[in-house]
Amino acid sequence: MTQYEHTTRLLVATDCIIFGFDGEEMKLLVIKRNFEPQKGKWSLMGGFVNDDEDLVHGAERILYDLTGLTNIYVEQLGTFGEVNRDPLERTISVMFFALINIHDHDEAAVKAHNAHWISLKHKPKLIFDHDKMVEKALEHLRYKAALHPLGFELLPEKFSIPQLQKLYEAIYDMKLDRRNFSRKILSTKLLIDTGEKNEQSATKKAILYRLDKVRYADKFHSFWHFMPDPVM
Amino acid sequence: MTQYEHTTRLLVATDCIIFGFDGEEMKLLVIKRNFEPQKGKWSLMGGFVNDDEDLVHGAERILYDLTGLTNIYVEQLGTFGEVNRDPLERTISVMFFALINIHDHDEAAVKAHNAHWISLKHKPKLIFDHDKMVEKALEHLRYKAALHPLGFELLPEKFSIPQLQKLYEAIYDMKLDRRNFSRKILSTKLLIDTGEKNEQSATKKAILYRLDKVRYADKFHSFWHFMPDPVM
DNA sequence: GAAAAAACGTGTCAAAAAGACACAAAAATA
DNA sequence: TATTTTTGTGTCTTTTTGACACGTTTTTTC
Repeated sequence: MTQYEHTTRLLVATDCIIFGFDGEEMKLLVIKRNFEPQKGKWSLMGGFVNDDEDLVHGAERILYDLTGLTNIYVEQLGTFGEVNRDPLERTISVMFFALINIHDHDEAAVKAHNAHWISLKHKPKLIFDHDKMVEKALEHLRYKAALHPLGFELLPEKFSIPQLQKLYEAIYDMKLDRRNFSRKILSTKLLIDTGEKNEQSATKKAILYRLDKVRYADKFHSFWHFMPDPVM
Repeated sequence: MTQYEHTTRLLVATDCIIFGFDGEEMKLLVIKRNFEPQKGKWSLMGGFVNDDEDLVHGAERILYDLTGLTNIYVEQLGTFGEVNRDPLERTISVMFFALINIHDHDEAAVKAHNAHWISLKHKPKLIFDHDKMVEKALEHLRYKAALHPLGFELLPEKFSIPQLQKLYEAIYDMKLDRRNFSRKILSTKLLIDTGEKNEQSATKKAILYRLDKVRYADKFHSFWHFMPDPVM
């Protein structure tokens, strides 16, 4: 245990960028800090990495505490480690990107953490370099969702093609052609017609589909190519 | 400076996955350790992060020490942090992915570090989780090079289309159709005819091109779509 | 030297995919 | 019943892809 004796040890944190979709726009789950430093400011949900805990488990623990959910879609997004990113002490932070179905989370747990879903379009300034983290996560979402069938993680179990289209329009902040979108989605054969219709609609009720999970797992890593190039 | 007093601090390392291309196959730059722990074993080039040094600067310092090169293509690949990945003490490692023109590096510096270019196809076992790091880096290379004009980083200033094709065939370990490849590459308009020919060739001398760097910078983040789906 | 062999550059054609656009059906509302 | 909104599906044209052929340049071989 003495080999690395003269080497500096650093604080290692985890910060989670948690996206949701409310049917109209993209949302981000942030907390209003009721502890120091930066009490009262907006921040991503995070915490320090325990000595006996893998990085991803730390992130999953944080996500569970905040939303009451397990089996969340989580991906590591890399690490921010600029010397002065935390003014108190050198801290490096491993970012985790999470997508959740916004209607599934535990509202009590969210409240208990003083957390809120905020619109990405009207996001307040966050502490430290958390704005850069959100920017990076959004880029990642746009990149990956253009190529992989990732969006389903943000939708309920049963969803319609128009709902899916609205999600993609929110992610990319652009309008898509209904007919071409539908054709592309259906050509992936990832959707299974549930036989049900979206009863909430005020006009023609759209067909509700569910994801073909077997085919989804098979196809997840092959490319999808159904969005125009996100120029970043 | 006392806010985070009771929090555990961890060893933070940087490991570099450095790829090169010798005209025939993909190479990886590794060191044969002449220091403990794991003396005599093969390893990625790495080091601990200094207290006053940004992560990427640490990686660039390591790359410069080892190859004598600056202005290398470097990307952070994420962080490995399993509790027991280093048997001596909990250490998290930030991975950096680097692409270099193999003919440019400083051979003396490489020798001084007891480093060697090894063929990816006949890679020996590396220490700790470095094999997983290489696997991750190779996946990243395959993923990214299918979509972005990244391969040029591995070639000399002037190169022919057949050379570029050989590079892509090495990356994906597959054969490509000469004529379709050429058409796709030329359609990107990223190549400028230098007017020179590849004098080294034993048969018909291929046209040497150079990269249109302005257009390259412009187009780097748009998609390329010219490899078949790398199923990963 | 002429012929053969190897590698290179460019072209054609059919199939597939993408983009632009039209029309009909379902459900609430006026 | 007519109107409005939203949904499902289809057609046509253009672009891109994949499969393949031919002629050219250069070295090697006889």
